[in-house]
Amino acid sequence: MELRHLRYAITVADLLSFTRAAERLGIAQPPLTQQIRSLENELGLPLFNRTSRKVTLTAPGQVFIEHARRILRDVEGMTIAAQRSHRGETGRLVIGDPSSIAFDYFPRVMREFRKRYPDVQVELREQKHLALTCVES
Amino acid sequence: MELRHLRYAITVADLLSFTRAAERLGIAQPPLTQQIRSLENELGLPLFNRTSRKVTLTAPGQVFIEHARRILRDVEGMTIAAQRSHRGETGRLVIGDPSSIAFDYFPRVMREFRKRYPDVQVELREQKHLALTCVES
DNA sequence: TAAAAATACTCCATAGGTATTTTAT
DNA sequence: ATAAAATACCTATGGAGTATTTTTA
Repeated sequence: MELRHLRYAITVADLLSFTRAAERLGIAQPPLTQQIRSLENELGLPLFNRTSRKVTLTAPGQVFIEHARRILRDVEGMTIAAQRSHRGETGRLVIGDPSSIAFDYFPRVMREFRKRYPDVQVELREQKHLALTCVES
Repeated sequence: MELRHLRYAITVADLLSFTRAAERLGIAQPPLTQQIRSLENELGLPLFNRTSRKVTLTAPGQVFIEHARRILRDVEGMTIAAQRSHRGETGRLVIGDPSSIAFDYFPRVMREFRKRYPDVQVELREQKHLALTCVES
């Protein structure tokens, strides 16, 4: 099973039509039919009832589609979370030399940093980490 | 992005080796490298640090892999849920003609059914659903 | 009989394989 | 010197297209 199968099945479920779903997906109708069928074969169950006049979801099809929608949202969330991490908007910042806090403008710098990167966990520690730590709420 | 990319990245993260991951996946090492690279290109970030002696996860790589593991579990859960529905182990049973409960063995049949299919929601209703309902806890 | 899905093919994009080179220890 | 990843190139599976038939409302 691939995400393609979930995307295709969801589109068919949204439009209740293979022809219109294929059009929205930018592919032809026969390959869509084929992909849905191979998905149904892999699952060992029918997702859709098709009678040439209307397409409906089967009971297991409804269960499948509900899960599939959430999974696609989670894939999107995963991508966004990884990209936020890459931009340094999440994660940890460990300041190993706390002498830097001796500078009198440190609190101001710190406050600005915490404002700009509220999801970065900041930690101050001296050698062998016995120092004070400052972890975001 | 396809589930293949998640499966491949997770295997590399588990073994911290492209060569061994490819072996476990039953493919050759170069196509594995290629799939990971195309995934990294799509995300716009590196998932792994590779120096020819050791492979490690980047920070966004760790975030990605944690999400990916959960997503693959959810895909498995989706399959199982759909198959349970197909076997009639979940869903709803509506008994439209409550005259059947007049049979004196009905309670025994009901009890046995509820025992065998504890996740099926049973509903008794007469015409225009004004009747007593009996929904599983 | 007129829509929409299913068949029966054909084609090609790309996943995967093979051979080799590069790199870091 | 060597083990592992990267590069270059080739192969072939299967995703997608086209043409047509089948179905049922």
